Amino acid sequence: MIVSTKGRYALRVMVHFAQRGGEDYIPLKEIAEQEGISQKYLESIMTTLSKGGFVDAVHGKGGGYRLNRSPEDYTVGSILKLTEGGLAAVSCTSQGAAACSRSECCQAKPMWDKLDKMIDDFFEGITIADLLKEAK
Amino acid sequence: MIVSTKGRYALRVMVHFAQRGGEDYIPLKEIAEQEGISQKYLESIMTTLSKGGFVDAVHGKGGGYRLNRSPEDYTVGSILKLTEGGLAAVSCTSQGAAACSRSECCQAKPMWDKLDKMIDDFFEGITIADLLKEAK
DNA sequence: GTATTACCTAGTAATTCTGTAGGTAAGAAT
DNA sequence: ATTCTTACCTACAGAATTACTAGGTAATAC
Repeated sequence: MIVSTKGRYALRVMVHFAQRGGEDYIPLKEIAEQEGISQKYLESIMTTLSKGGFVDAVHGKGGGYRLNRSPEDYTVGSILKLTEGGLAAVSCTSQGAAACSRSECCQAKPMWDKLDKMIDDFFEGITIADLLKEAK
Repeated sequence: MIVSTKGRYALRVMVHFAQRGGEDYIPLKEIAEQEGISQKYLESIMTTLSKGGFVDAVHGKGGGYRLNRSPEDYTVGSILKLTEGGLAAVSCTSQGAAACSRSECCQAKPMWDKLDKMIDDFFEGITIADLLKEAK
């Protein structure tokens, strides 16, 4: 599995924001209810998105979250990399992983590298605006 | 992570067989030692490959495993699908997974489907013979 | 029959995933 | 100033998966 619920929820929430449009801040509680995601779990995801600079957040009444760019300026890749902590298809190629002792002579390494690049290009080529267009 | 050690070990072993060539059966113990893989763990992988019809196996002295086709007739995809039990990038698209309640209206579904197809095409387009050529 | 090999069932330690629980801090309304 | 609403933070926990290990059984060669 390359994309867990965390990343998928993050995408759904971003699409949700984009779909509603507007400048208003939307409280987490409302999003959790409408998307059917556990409020507490969503909290951690929203904090990640906020810290990553993908959404603006304000406290207090009338507060909540909102996008700080237009939907076409968010690539799916950037969101997944933030929330999933990377997109490597095998541990060999993921950042921070202990370097494989066989990487020097590994016959599969070029294949993994190529796959990683392909997946990265794929996700970087899709934006939240593109996902919106898929809506019925 | 889309490919675990199980699948990666399986690939390594298949390349190992291809590299040695020949008609001789090679005992599991020997492969485990040379590849630095736990003998017991490799056992379960070899049994999978054997049951899947990817290798021939014979018991007793002089026995072991060997390929039953030429390296260019094994795609990486077929080996990974067997040992990993599929290659779906998200649970939404994997066989046997509980159908997502939102699949009807999921705006990301077409993206996941496209990704799955891309990954499948990628792995089905590479054979063990191709990996061998990468060798130094 | 004995040594050698593959095959089978079950368990287990470590890690990751998917959340929960409970509190703290910031800002708005009163 | 107090209260209400919201985001933010730390820590834990149950479930699932991964990566192995243990110990035996069956087939084949000698």
